[in-house]
Parts: sequence; C-alpha cells; structure tokens
Amino acid sequence: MFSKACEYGIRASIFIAKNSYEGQRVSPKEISEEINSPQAFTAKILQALVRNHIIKSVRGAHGGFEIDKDQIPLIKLSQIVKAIDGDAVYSGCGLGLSACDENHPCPVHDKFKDIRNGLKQMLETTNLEELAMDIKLGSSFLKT
Amino acid sequence: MFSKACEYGIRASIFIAKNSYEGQRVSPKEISEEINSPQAFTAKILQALVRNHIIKSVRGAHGGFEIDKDQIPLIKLSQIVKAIDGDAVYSGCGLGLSACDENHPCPVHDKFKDIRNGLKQMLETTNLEELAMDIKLGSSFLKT
DNA sequence: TATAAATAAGACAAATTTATCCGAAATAAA
DNA sequence: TTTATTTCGGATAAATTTGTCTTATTTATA
Repeated sequence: MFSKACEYGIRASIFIAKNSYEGQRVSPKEISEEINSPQAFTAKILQALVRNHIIKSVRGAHGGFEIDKDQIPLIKLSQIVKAIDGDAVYSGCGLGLSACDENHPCPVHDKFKDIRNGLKQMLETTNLEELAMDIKLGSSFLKT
Repeated sequence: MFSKACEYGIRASIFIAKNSYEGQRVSPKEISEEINSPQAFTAKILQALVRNHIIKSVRGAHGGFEIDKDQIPLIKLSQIVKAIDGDAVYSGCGLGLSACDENHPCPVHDKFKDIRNGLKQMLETTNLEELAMDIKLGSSFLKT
C-alpha cells in the first residue's frame, strides 16, 4: 500500500507528535529506536518531512525534531503520504494504465474508485493528534 | 497498491479470458502487445499463473495460453493477486509492523481494517468473466 | 522422423527502493 | 571563540523489483 519510507515517516511523525506534547525534542536515534527503523534512512525521511513543513527541526546542541503543539491536530495522514509517496495512491490507475479515466477506464476502474475514495477519506480525516494520543494511552504501538 | 507484475498479470488474464471465449489461444507476444507490457517479463508472470492453475498453457505448434471457458466465471481477482503478490495485501500491517493485530495494533489498525476489507471484498467478488465482457463490449480497456 | 512453432526455465542486466556513511553547516554553552 | 552536539546533504552500497536473453523442452504437422 505505502512504501517503507512512508511507513517509517508516519510512525516517526506520530512519535514526534507524542513527544512534542510533552515538550521534548527527539533525535533520529531515539526515533529509529522507538519505531524500530533504520536510523540513517529514517533521518532522510525526516528531512523530507521538514522540507514539506510537516515537522520542524532544530539544529545544534539540544536540537532535534518537533511539531508545534497547535499544529498536531491539523496535520493529516494524507499530508505525510503525499510528501513521501506523492499522489500515486490518489490518482494512479489500479492496473497501471497511464491514461485511465471515466472516458477510457481500465476494467476495474469503478471498483477501484470506491476503494481509493475510502482510503482517501480515511487519510484526510485522520490527524496526528488522535494517533499520538492512542500511543500515549498505550492503546496502540509503533513497533514490533 | 499492486506490483507491476500483478498489474500485468491481471491485464493478461483478462485478455486471455476474452480470447478463450472466442476459442483463441494467445501467445506472450500478442498478449504483451495488447496489454502494452514487456514481453519477456509478461511471459514470466504467465508461467506463475500457469503454476497456480489460473491459466492453462499448451506447448508446441498452435500452442499458447487459454482458460477453460467454464472456469472463467469462477476465477476471482483475489486468486491472481495472491498468486503473484502473495497475501501481503490481505494480512500486512498498514504501517509495516511485523506483529500487528487486535491485541497489539498499530495506530491505524482499525482504520486500515476497513479499507483492507473493502479491497478484499472487491477482489473476491470480481471474476474474470465480467472483466472480459467489458473489454469485449468496448466499455473498458487494457492499455494506454 | 525431421522440422517448425511454441512455452519453460534459468542466468543475467537495468532500474528502483531501501539503507549506510561521511563531511559540512548550524547552534548552544563553556 | 572554541568545542560539543546536532541536523543537512550528497555519495555510495545493498536489496528488491523489473526486465532481457538464450537455451531447453514440448508438440503438431509434413
């Protein structure tokens, strides 16, 4: 469904959000340990999220990654997915046709549209706040 | 969503089904031309479908690929996807956790379950007959 | 039985994704 | 201003997926 990079990016964002609520900046090392991901690769993905203004980075001593508390409820999963995987999930044809639309549909165009719309809806109505809260409450997990 | 191999596999199966209704066996060359896919790679995928008893191959002169007419309505998309991509689409965690279930859910476990169930339902209720018919009627397309 | 026409199978190559490494740049604090 | 700490960015490597090529095997037919 999503690339590894995107999976790491979402998990990292949730962890950063949780820590930001507690006023803590976190490093790529902490993040990759907590979400069980390769550190250097995760750092790369974090940079993409910074460039897309989804998370903030602070360089130098006592630096790290964080998200403005008041931004956390406003950040939707869809933004993270778009920043890392682009909009293939949104616009791509289920059977890989380069030109597939209502006028020239692939054989599963309509059936896929429903699935895709459901996914889209889910990604656009899920924000970092609720996901971070579940982690904090121990009702969901970021690794193993 | 699916791998390239799986996309080619589904498109190829639909084309073979359509031709089987017309009593025609088809070659990898014809198939790849009609579905716009790399020939040798497509041939590889066809072999996997043969091994999984989804399509039939006949070697030698006047050979080619076909599907028993009476099997076409019974072959579901889910079988093709499973034969090529395995059951990652069915069982994999949306965020890539190796152990993710009701007792130890990832942050989007429940939300993903709905999407996945929708996809599953669609794949299990869509058969090759309806897809081949749409192609035959010109209401859907296998390339560009 | 010889030949031509097909699929089967495995080795190999290219492209993409995933992952690592290292030096540069920035920042806080001594 | 120096030093320690930290992110940034680019080069590189490993793994996976996608794609090609060549030879073997099978089969119909002359």
